[in-house]
Amino acid sequence: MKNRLKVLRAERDWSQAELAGRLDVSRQAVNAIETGKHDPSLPLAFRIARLFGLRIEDIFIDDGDTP
Amino acid sequence: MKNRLKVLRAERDWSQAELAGRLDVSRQAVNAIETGKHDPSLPLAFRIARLFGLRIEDIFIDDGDTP
DNA sequence: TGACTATGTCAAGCGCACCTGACATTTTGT
DNA sequence: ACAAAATGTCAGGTGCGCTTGACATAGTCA
Repeated sequence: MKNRLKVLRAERDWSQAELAGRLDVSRQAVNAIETGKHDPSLPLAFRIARLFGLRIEDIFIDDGDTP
Repeated sequence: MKNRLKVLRAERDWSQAELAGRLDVSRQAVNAIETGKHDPSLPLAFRIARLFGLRIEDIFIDDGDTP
């Protein structure tokens, strides 16, 4: 599962800490998602999509590596 | 987080077991999601959306009870 | 009536999502 | 060059998503 978080964050010139604050999660959680260490929960994915005004499918790319 | 799984399943006349098979998860996992006991992971949400040919936002409704 | 299907639910266990706190490294700005 | 900010990462802990296996209940059908 890839994602465009880093780009969307850069477009707004936000730090990982600032994004974390807006999403109400820890900075480490944002970092782990950006660096592909784990996928967000569905509720967090909804918060992310709402924050950026996009659909979940426009931010997260299911690479289907879950056979 | 509410969802329309039960309706979508009924439209296709699938049992929970059959849906579980198509999603490659356990029947109990499908039941727990339908009955609101827990939310699916993001990868599973993608599989569900792809199976029904819909967007995640068209199946799962974020009621924002995660402040 | 008795077999079969569908649904709901419980228990125990595993792995991941997320947490706090801490530290090292890289980048930025004066 | 130096300080501050940003990023990456580790350790230890909590809770949830999902598993297998089992059982109870209700509905359908020969």
